[in-house]
Amino acid sequence: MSDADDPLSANPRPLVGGQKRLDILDAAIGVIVDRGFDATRYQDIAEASGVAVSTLQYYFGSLESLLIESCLHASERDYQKARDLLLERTDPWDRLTFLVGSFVTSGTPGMNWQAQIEYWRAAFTRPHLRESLIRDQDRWRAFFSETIEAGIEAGVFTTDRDPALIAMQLNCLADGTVFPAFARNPAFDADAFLAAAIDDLAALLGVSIDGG
Amino acid sequence: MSDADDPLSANPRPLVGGQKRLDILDAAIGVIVDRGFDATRYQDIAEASGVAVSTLQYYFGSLESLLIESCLHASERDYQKARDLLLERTDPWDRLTFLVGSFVTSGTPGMNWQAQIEYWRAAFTRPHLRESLIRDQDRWRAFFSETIEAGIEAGVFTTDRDPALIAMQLNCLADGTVFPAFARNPAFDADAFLAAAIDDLAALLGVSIDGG
Amino acid sequence: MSDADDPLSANPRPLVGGQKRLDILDAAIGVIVDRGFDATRYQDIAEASGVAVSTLQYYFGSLESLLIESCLHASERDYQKARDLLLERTDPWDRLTFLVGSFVTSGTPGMNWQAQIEYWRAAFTRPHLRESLIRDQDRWRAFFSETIEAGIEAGVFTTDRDPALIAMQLNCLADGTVFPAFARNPAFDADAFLAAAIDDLAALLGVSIDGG
Amino acid sequence: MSDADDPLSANPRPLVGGQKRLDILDAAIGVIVDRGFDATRYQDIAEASGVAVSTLQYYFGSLESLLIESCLHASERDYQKARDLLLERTDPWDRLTFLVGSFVTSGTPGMNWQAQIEYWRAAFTRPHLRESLIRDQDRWRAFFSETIEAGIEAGVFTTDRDPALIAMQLNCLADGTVFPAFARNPAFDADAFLAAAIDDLAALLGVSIDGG
DNA sequence: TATGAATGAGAGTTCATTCAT
DNA sequence: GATGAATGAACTCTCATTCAT
Repeated sequence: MSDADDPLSANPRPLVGGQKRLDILDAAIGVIVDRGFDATRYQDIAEASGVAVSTLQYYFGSLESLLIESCLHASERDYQKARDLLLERTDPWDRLTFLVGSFVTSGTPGMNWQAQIEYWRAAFTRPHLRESLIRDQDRWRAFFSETIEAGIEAGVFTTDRDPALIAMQLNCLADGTVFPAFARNPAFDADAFLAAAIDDLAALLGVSIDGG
Repeated sequence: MSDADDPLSANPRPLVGGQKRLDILDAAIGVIVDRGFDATRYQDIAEASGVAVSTLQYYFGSLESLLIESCLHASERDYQKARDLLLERTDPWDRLTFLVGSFVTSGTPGMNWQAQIEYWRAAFTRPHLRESLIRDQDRWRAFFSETIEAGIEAGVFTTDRDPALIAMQLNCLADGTVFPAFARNPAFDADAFLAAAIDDLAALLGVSIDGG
Repeated sequence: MSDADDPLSANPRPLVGGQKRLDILDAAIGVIVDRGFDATRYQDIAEASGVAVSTLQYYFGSLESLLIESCLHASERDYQKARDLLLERTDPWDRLTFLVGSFVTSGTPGMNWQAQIEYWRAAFTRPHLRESLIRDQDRWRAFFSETIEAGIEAGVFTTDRDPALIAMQLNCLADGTVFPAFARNPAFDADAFLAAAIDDLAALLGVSIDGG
Repeated sequence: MSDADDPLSANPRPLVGGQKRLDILDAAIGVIVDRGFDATRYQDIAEASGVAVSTLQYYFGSLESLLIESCLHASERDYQKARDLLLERTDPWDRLTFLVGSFVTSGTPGMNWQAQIEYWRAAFTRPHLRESLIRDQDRWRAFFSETIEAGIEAGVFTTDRDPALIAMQLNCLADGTVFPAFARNPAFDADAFLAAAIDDLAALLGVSIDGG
C-alpha cells in the first residue's frame, strides 16, 4: 500500500475532519450504492452530506480518494458489525450457520454488500486496490475457517478436508448468491438455498441436525 | 423488453449495419472489458473499431444503447459457444464436471466472464435490464439442471434434492469464485477448489469417483 | 523537437482549420501581447477570435499548444516580413544600418517584439522551447552576419573580427534596447543611440560615413 | 510611487514582520525565479518559507503585493551587493571592465538577473511599475556613466561622446546578452563576446590595452 | 499575532451531440 | 449512408479568500 500508484497514499490531508469526515463518508457510500462508483460526482456527495464541493476536495484531495476511502470505511464498518454479532455466539455450529445465513441472504441489517460490490468493481481498473481487496477477503473468510477449526478442536466437527478450503467453498457459495439475489431472480429461494447449504455442510462436518 | 423505459426499444435504427454492426459490437465489448462499462467512451470504440464516432451514433442512437447491445451480443455469443462445447459431451457426469470446471476456473476459451460482470454491474443502476439478466441466468443455470435431470433419468445420479436447487447451488458456488479469482488471491487454489466441489457433488448425487 | 516532452508534438490535430486557424492565431497573439503569455485564457482568445472555447480546444488540443503555436506563428510572420524588407536593399552598408535601425527602434511596422519577448519568457519554465528559440535567434542573427560577409566580399567592409562575433554584438546591442524602450525611459534617446551605434560600426568595419 | 493605482500603496500592513518579513521575501524570490512570476502561488511561498498561507496574506495583503515587494527587495539587495563589489575597485578602467564583465557573463555571485527579468516581465501588464523600473535602470546605468566620467576627469579616458550615451550603449549591449545566454545558445561565447566588447570600448575611450 | 478550516470563483478538459455535406 | 467540424454542458481541480479562534 506504499505503492506510488496508490491514490490514497497521495491524499494530502488524510486526517482532517473528525466526526465530520466520517459523516461525509457515510453520506458518500449511500450515493455510491445508489448511483454506482463510476457515476458518483462531487456534487452528489456534496448534496448528500451538506458540505461544499470544495470542502470535499479539501478533505480528500480528489474524488477518487474520497470514493475509495468511502468504500474502505463501509467495509471496515461492516466487518466490525459482523464481528460483534459473531462474538455473541459461542457454539461453533451455531456460529457457522449464522455466518452462512448472513452471507447468503444478505439479511444481516447494515450488511452493505452493494458497497462491497462497488469497491470490487472499482478494483477492476485499479490494480493498486487488489492488495486491499485480498486482505479484506481473507479477513472475512477467516470468520469461517476459525469457526470450523474451533469446532474441530472442540470435537463437534469431524472432517478430513482442510478447514481453509471449506471456508473458501462456503465463502464462494455465499458470495455467488449476489447474482440471483440482486436480479431478484424468482428462481432463487434464499431459505431453500440456505437449508440445502446447511444440510451439505452438516454432512461434510459430520454434524447431526435431526430436529435442529 | 417491450417496456417503454427500455432504451433499447428507443433505438432509432436497430437494424442498420450488417456484418459491420457485429464487428463494432465485438470491438466494443473488448473496450468495455478493458476500461469498464462506465468508463467506455464513443472515442474508445471508434478507435477500436475503425469507425467514426458519428457513425456509431448513427448506428446505435446513443452510447447507452451501444454498450448494452454489446453486452447482450457478447452474452449471446458466449452462451452459444458454451452450448456447442457442452453438446460434444453426452455422459451426464462428464458433462456436469465439465460445466463446473468451466465456471470455476474461467478456463473455457472465450468465456468472457468479465463482460458478463460488466453487464451485471450496469444493471445495478438500470432496473430495466434486470429482466434480461434473469433470462440469462436462467438459461445458463438450465445447463446444470438439465444435465442433472438427465443423469437422474439415466439412473447414474441418485438424490432427493430438487435438481433445480442443486443447479442453483452449483451456479452460485462457481460464480462466487470470481471474487477471489479476480483479485488473484493467493489463498484461492482453483484446482483444489474444483476437486473439493466435485467430491461434494459426487457425494450428493451418489456418484462414486474412481480413486476418490 | 521530437522530444516527448514537447506539447506541440502531442497536438492531436496539428492541421485542422485552414485560414480560420491562422485567424485564430492572429487573434491569440494580440491577446498574449495584451495580457501576457501566462495570463491568457481560453475565454480571452475565444472572445477575440469569435469562436467557442471548445473549438479552440478542438483545434489546438490544449491552451499551452495554442499559445506556443501563436508565438511561433507571430515569429515566423515577423521574420518573413523583415526578410522581405531586407531584400529590397542591396548595398551592404545600407542593409546593415537598416537592420540595426529596425532592431533598435522597434520602429519597423508590424515587428512584434512584444510577442517575441512573451515567447522568450514562456521558455523560461519550458525547457523544450529552448531549441526553437535558438533556431530563431540564429536565423535573425544570420541577417547581420550574412550582410557583413557580403560587405567584406564586396570590399566595402574591412575588419579582422569574425563577422559572426560582430553579428552577435549588434544583435545583443539592439535587443538590449528593449529594456529602456519598454519602460519608456526618458534617458533612452533612440535616434542618438542609433547614431552612436552606427558610428561605432563604421569605425569597426572601416566604413567612411562623412556626410552620408 | 504615491500613485493611487499602485497596489503597494494599498498594502494594509506594510510594516508587520521584522526579520521574518525579509526571510519570507528571500524565500519568495527563489520561488519566483523557479516558477516564474505569474505561476507563483501562495502555497509555493508558504512551503518555501515555512509560514502559513494565511500569514502571508496577513503580512502582505495580496499575492500581487508580496510578489512585487519580493522583486523590489531582490533588486535592492543585488544593487547593494554590486555597489560593494564596485567600491573595492578604484581604477576607472579596472572598474569599467569589471562592470561590463559582471553584466555580460552574469557571473557575479548573487547577481539575480532572473529575478530582474521577472520583475521587468511583470511590469509589462502593470504600468504602475514602470516608474520604479526606470529608477532602477537609471541607478544601474549610473555605475557605468559615473565610472566613465571619473576616467575622463582622471585623464585616462578620452572621448567626444557623451558618457551617458556610452553608458546606455554598454548597458544595452550587456543586457542584450540575456537572450542568447538564457537559451544557452552555443553560438554565444561569453569570453569572446566580452573581449570584443572591451576592445571596442578601449578604442572608443582611447585606452591602450596591453597585448591587445 | 498567527493560523487552520471552509468555501466560491474561475479555469481547463472531456465528451456527447448537432449539423452540414 | 457515413463522417468531420463545431460546440455546449458537465465535471474536476486550483487557488485566493473569508472567518473563527
